[in-house]
Amino acid sequence: MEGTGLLGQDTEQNSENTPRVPVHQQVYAQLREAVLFGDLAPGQAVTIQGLIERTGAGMTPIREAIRRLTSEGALEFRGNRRVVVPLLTEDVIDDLIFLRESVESRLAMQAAEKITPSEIMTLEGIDAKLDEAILRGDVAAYLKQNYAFHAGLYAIAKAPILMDVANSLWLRFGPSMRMVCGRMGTQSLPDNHKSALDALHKKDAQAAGDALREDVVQGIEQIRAALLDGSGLSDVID
Amino acid sequence: MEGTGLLGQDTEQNSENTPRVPVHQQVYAQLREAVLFGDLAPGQAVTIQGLIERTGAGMTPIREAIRRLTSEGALEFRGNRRVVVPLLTEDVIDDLIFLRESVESRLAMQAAEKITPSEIMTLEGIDAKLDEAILRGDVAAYLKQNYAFHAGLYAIAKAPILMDVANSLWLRFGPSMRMVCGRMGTQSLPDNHKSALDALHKKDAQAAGDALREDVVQGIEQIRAALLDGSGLSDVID
DNA sequence: CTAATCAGAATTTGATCATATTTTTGATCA
DNA sequence: TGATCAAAAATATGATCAAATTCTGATTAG
Repeated sequence: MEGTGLLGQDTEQNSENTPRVPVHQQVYAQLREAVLFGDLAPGQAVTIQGLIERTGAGMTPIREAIRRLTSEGALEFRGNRRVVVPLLTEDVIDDLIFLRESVESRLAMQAAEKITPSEIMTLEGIDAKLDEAILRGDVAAYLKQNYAFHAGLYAIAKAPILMDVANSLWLRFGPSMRMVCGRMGTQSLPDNHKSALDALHKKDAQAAGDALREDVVQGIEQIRAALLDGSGLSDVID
Repeated sequence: MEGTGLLGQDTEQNSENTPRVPVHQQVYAQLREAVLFGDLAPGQAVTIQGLIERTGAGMTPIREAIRRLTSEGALEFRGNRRVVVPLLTEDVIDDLIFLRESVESRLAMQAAEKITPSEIMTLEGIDAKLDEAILRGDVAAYLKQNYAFHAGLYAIAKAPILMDVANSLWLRFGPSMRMVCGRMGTQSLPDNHKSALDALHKKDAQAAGDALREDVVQGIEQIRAALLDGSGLSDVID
């Protein structure tokens, strides 16, 4: 609960190279990660004032970041002036399964056609860390590495709109993913990355697409099961 | 070129019902329409200062609106803090075709299962106006009614995420659609809505999905053809 | 006599704007 | 042609106003 200074403050004047990142982007990135990796629970309220205190930033950049995240589905306008992390419902999950199946498999197929040996090695490195995280039962690391693997594929596929959509979908189920992990541990989570890597080695687009489709469906079905099962979500802040 | 007051200003105090719409939402809606219906050409620069003059609004709400549109793919961050209406490129079009095919057909199928007779009548009304617009060669009306038809289907399908994605896709090809119409007129534009309405009457989900898929593919192929053909886009502001 | 509900006050939160600071661009001069 | 300065544009802050929720207290019903 560090109260202030979550932003990387460059007190020094950055004499030479100035890769200056605007505050609103910093806030955006920070909030995005918080949603993506479940630091904000579904149902949790997000207030401008609260973020001002948490980040130490001014009002305008925070406003911009919230608008962006809202557009991307990471946050939800709940009626009057309350912004919350959305809770997944039954019908929304159907949408998610359909879209992620389509989009992820397509991205994997395109990536398979374009991938280079060094890129495969990078992905294998990520997957190794992912295995490690599963063994340790480290939920946070699992979520991060799992996302890194998929995001890596997106970058290779070079399909900008598909990538945007895929990233938006991650933001939608990220918070729930965290909840599921918290309950079930990392053991039962999907990892079809081995077969995906196999297919990428062989540049077999069809197989790569199938592997990712499998991975995605398993992941979301976990969430659905958890939602149906523990309907008495005691986690939800009210 | 009315310089000021593009916003609907409620000078009166709204005594009874107060559906007060925040300025940033008004600006957002206004800009969105401008992109969607081609009032802003691809390549056209969008500046904050310019919008302040155009709309008469303050800086903060405009900022928020721009961020939102940027997230949705309607606007693009072009390096040095310059925001422009994006130009469609070859690879982006492939993404668009794939996604619109998937999403629109799926939405049509879901709509077919849930649609009511009165909703069918509403859609038929829209389609009639669309036919009229095509006959008149009224490009602006064609674009508006065509979008209204699709958006109507989205609302009926009740699939929130799919709808969001579909709307985001519209924003991406809206400006180019306008360009195509400007060159080719409305005659050659697709209208598979008749067969879609047929299918909806029969509640034949498969047929409805196929009709919409057809419609979508035809529309985007037009754009691709126009892009390849008139590669010397003299319209583009640079 | 206790508990519940409703009205009004107070605090909290959001929206908008005006202003200061930084950065980029372009224009002039050497 | 290149460098320095000036103007314009964008980023970021804080102040101010408006709205909403919450809290408190009183009145009434059981």
